[in-house]
Order: sequence, then C-alpha cells, then structure tokens
Amino acid sequence: MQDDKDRFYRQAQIFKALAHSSRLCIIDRLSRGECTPGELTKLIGSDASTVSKHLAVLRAQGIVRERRAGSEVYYRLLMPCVLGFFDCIAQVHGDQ
Amino acid sequence: MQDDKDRFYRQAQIFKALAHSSRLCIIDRLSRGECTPGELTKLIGSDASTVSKHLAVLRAQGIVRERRAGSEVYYRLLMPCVLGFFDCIAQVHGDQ
DNA sequence: TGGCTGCTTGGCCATATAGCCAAATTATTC
DNA sequence: GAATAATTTGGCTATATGGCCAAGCAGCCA
Repeated sequence: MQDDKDRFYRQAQIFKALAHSSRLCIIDRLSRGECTPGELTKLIGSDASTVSKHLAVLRAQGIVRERRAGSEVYYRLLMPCVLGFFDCIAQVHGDQ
Repeated sequence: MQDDKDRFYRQAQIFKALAHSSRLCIIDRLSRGECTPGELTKLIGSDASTVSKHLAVLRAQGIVRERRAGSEVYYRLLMPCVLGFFDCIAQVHGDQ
C-alpha cells in the first residue's frame, strides 16, 4: 500500500524529469555519445543556464551523469532503457 | 529539425501525462483490467473530480480510453507498452 | 416528473516549473 | 595574480498543474 504509493511517487519523478522537450532532446543527443553542456546549449538554442538546469534535473534522477575533464564537463546517458520509451510512444503515435 | 522539435514536444506531452503518482496508480490498476472512475477514486483516495481530471489527462494523450455502459463508464489501458517503462525504472532504481 | 447515482466541468487557490539575466564558481592561460 | 572560458547557482517573473468544493449533465428508477 504505502510501498506502492512511494514507488509510484518515485517513478513519477522520473517521468517528470523526462517530461520536457529540451530534456528529451538532450537524451536523444546523449544516446549517440557524450556531450558537453556547451554543445547541448547550441543544439537546443536556449540560455546556457537553462540547459544547465535541465541537466541538473536529469542528474537528480540518475538519468545522466557528468564527468569533468579540465574546464569542460561531459555528460553521458546512464539509463539507456529510456530509449525504448520512444519506440513505445512512436508505436502509438504512429510517427517516426 | 523542426520535425524533431515537434516530435520531442509530443513525446514530452506523453511523459507529462505519466508524471504523477495518482496517474501511475491508475495505469497500474488498468493494466489488470477495466475499471470505473468510482473504483479508481476509492483506490486513490482523492476527490472524484480530481480523479476525473487525471483520467482526462490520460485520455488526451491516448493512454486510456473510456466506454460508456449505462450510467457507468469503464476505462481501459490503450498503451500497454508503458508498463515496460516501469521495468526500466525499477532496473535503475533497484527497487521492486 | 422528481430524485438518485456516477461522472465531468468550472472556479478558485497554492505550489511547482521554465525561462532569462546577473553573479558566482572552476579551470586554464598569460 | 588577472583575464578568459565553461558551467552552475541565485533571483525573479510568468505560466502550468493539482487539489478541493460547488455546480452541471446523463442515465436510471420509482
């Protein structure tokens, strides 16, 4: 009962982290290899601070992880199974 | 480019619909068979109007569909592949 | 028709989120 | 140490969302 409630809550946190087009764009990009916030900022086209906050949201849920290399930071996807979500959705939406 | 933006946006809408513990609870219940809003209201324990609005969110994204039978309404899960999401998350969370 | 039940919609408030700019932080290079 | 570049954090505002209550609508039965 309470366990279920907790589990649903934690799962919902993950979905919430995925529930933004810029963050999906980030995940899509990271599925093809590591990337810096700077590069992602160019890709997405919003302010660097905005992108950084999106990355923080994904980090907080363990979806991505960062690695410092000198003055740069590289992010990588920790939860590749989320890519399967896209297939599921595409199936229903009939797109892609 | 623009297509990608659109696709990410529509996918994000789906994730947004899934990003609430009560709605995940609904999906979990519907994965075991049809159910009325009344039953779901008892299960979740919030106001009937709140549950109805959650169902509207899921309906709008094509995740569930309703069927009228006299004065009652039965909801069913249209997107069973979302259940796979739970496995993915559990895998990472190590729970369940 | 009138009343009942089941469900949805409208209205309102409290809270959360996304975005920008500005400022702080960390590492590099001169 | 100062200047620069990359990233993050703080602060603010605008918008979206969730929740309740109250009201509306649809089907059923007396």
